[in-house]
Amino acid sequence: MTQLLDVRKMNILRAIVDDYILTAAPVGSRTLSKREDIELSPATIRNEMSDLTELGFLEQPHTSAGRIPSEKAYRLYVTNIMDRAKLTDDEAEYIRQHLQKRVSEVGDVIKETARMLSGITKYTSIVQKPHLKNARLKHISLIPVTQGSALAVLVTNSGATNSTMLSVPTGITAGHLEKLSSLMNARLAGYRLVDVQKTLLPLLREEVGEQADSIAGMLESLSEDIDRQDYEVVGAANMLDYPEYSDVSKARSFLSELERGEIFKEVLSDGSGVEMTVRIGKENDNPELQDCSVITISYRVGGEQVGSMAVIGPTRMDYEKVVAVLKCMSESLSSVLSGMLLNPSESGSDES
Amino acid sequence: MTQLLDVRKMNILRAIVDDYILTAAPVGSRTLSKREDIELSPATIRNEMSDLTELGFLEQPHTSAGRIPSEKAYRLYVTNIMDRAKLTDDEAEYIRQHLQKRVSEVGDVIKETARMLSGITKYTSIVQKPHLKNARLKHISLIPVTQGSALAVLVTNSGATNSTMLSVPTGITAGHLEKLSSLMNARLAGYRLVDVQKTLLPLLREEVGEQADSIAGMLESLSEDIDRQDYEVVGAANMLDYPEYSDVSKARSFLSELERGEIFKEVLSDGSGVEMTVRIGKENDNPELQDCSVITISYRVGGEQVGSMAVIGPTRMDYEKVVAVLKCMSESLSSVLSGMLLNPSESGSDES
DNA sequence: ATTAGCACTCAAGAGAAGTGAGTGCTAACA
DNA sequence: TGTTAGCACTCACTTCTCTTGAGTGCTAAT
Repeated sequence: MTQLLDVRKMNILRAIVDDYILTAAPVGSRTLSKREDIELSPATIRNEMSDLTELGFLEQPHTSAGRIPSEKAYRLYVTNIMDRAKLTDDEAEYIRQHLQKRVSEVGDVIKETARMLSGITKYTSIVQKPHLKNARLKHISLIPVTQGSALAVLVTNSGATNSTMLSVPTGITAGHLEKLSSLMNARLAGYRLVDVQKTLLPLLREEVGEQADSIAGMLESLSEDIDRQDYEVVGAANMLDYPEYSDVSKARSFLSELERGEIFKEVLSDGSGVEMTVRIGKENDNPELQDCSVITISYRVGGEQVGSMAVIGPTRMDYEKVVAVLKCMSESLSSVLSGMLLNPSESGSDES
Repeated sequence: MTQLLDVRKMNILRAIVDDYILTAAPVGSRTLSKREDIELSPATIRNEMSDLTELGFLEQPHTSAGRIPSEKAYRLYVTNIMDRAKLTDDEAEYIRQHLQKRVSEVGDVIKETARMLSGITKYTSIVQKPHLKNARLKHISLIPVTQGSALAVLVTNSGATNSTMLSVPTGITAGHLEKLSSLMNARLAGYRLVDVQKTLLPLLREEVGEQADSIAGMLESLSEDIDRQDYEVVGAANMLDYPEYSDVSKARSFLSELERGEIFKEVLSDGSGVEMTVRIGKENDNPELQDCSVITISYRVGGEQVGSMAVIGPTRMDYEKVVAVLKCMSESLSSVLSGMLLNPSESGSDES
C-alpha cells in the first residue's frame, strides 16, 4: 500500500521521528548530520528532507525552522516498530511481579494495572474493568435488604461477581424473592450473561405469572447492571509535562473531556477480536484527542476477550515503548486475572 | 478573640476581599472609592488600608500594586459570612431535585453529589462514600464462588450493602462456609460493624474450633473491607481556570497530589461531630494545599454521621457561595440517602 | 478627620535590535 | 549523476530599552 521510500529516506525519516519524539522541537539538517547513524552532509539531508516534505511525510512550521513528522510519517513509523517493540526480560518481569502482588480484588488489579501503565509510560492510561457479557452465569442470589429493596448478586463461572441493588415493588415478599431466585438459577445458570440479558430475562418475565409486571422493573435494572462498564483512569496530570499541553486552556479542555467520561466508549471501542489498535492524531474522532495518539489493546480471561486498556499520549509519543508495555501488560493482566478468577488457589494460565 | 476593627475598616476590608475574590488582582484605593458602598476618597481609603496592612489583614505584592487580603483577612471574612451564607429557595430546590433523580444506587448518588458540587461552585469537589462503621449488621452471606474463593455480602440495618471477595483456604468446603455464615449471623447480627470488626471477629476466631487458623485470613480481609473508604473526586480540571494555576507546573503538582489520593484522608478527617470546617491556606497541612482553601462538611444517614464532602478552591474562593452550597448539599444528600437506605419505597426523612 | 495634590515606584507592554538555527539554491567536485 | 560546500535569506526568540499607568506615601490645605 505504501510507496516504498528508499533506505536512505527511511533512515532519515526514522531519525527525524526519533528525535522529535524526544525533544518536541523541529529537527534540522545539521542536527541530523551529527548523528552517528547518518553519515551525510547537511546539504544532502536537506535535499532528502525536501523530498520527504513533498511526499507528505514531513511538515515545516515555518520557513526557517526544521521539519516535524506528519501523521503519515508516524503511521509508517508505527508500522515499522510494531514487531520490533519488546521489553527487556527485566522490565517484563518487573511488571508481572508488581501485578501479582495485588491479588485480592479484581478492582485492585485493574487499578494497579492503570497505575503501572501510566507510571512506566508517563502518559495517561485507561483500563476497563472486565465486563461480564460473555461469562456464563453460575449462580444468582437475591438477598432481601429492606422491605423495599434487595441485593442481586451474580456469580459467573469465571469467578467474577457483581452485585446490584434492586428496588422491590411492594407486594413482593421475601418468599417471592426466594422463589424467583431459585427459578432464575434453574433457568438461567450456564448461559452467557449477554444471552441472559437479551433473550432469557424477557422469557422469564412470562413465566413468573401474576407478579410479571411488578417484577419487570427488577429484571430491567438487573439487565442494566450487566451492561454497566467501568474504567480506571490514571496519569491524566502527566500530560501537563509535555510542551504540547503547556497551554493551560488546552490542558484544561483535555482534562475536562477525560473527566466527562465519554472518551472511554470511543477509546476502548471493542474492535472485537483485534489485538491492538493505534489511532494517530486526526484518526481519532474526538476533537479533544486530535493531537493525541491512542493505543489500545485488549485483555482476556481464559482465552475470552473481556476488556481493554489504552494509553493516551501526544502524537509524538514513544510508540515503541508504549506498544511494548501494552503487549506485556495485556499478557500479564490476562494471566493474573485468569489465575484469580478461574483457579484462585494457584496462579497459572489454566482453563477450567 | 479578635481585635474588633471599626465599622469603616470592616467595610473596606470586606470590599477588598469581595473584589479580590472576583478578580484575583490586587485592589487599589481608587477602585474601592468608585464602589457605591464606600463613600470615601482614595486618600482616606489609603490611610485605612495602610492601617489594615499594619494589622496584618492586607498584603502588598510590591510597592506600586494594590493590596490583597491576607489569610487572616479571609478568616475574619469567613467568620462573618458563615451564618449569612444561604442559597435562594430556587437554587436549593434545584439541588434537591437533581439529587433525587438518581435514586438507584448509593454510588450514583454520591457521584452526582460530587458532580453538582463542582458544577455549581466551579471548584474541585470530593465526596466520601458513606462508611459502614456505625451501621449495625443485619445479615451476612458467604457465597461460594470457586473452590478457592467466596463472596462475602454484608447487609446493614440501614440498608447499605457491601460485598468483598474472600480467598478461601483449601480444606474449607461450601458446607463449612454455610456453617460459618450462620454462626456469624447468630453471633454478630445487630452489632455495629466497628464492634464486629474490633472485638467480635477476633472472638469468633476462637469459636470456630479446628479451622480457626484457616479462617483467620478470611476474617482479616473481611475486617479490612469494613475499613475501606472510597471517594468521588470531580472538577479537578476546574482549577486550571484560575490564574492561581496558570503556571502549568503548579497545576501539575496539584493534580498529581489529588490523584495520589492521600489528600482525602487529610481533607475529610472526621473532626467527629463538627458540622463544617474551613481550612484556609497554610492551615492545611498538605503543602500542595497551602494556597487553597478547603471547606468540609459531613452528612448523615438517619441522624448518624456517615461521611463527609469537601470543596477545594483557591484561597480567594467564593466562601459565601461554597458554604451555602455545601450546607444545602449536605442536607439534601442526608435526606436522599436516609430515604433510600432506611425507607426505600418512599423518599422522606423518616427514621425506621 | 478628610481630602487634594504631587513626586515616586514598579510591573507590564511595545518596539527595536541582535542572535542563531534553519532553509533553498547554485556551483563545484568525485 | 549524486554529493557537498558556500552563501544569501528567513524568521522565531531573546534581550534591551522606553513608555505607560495604576498604585503608593507624604504633605499641606480644607
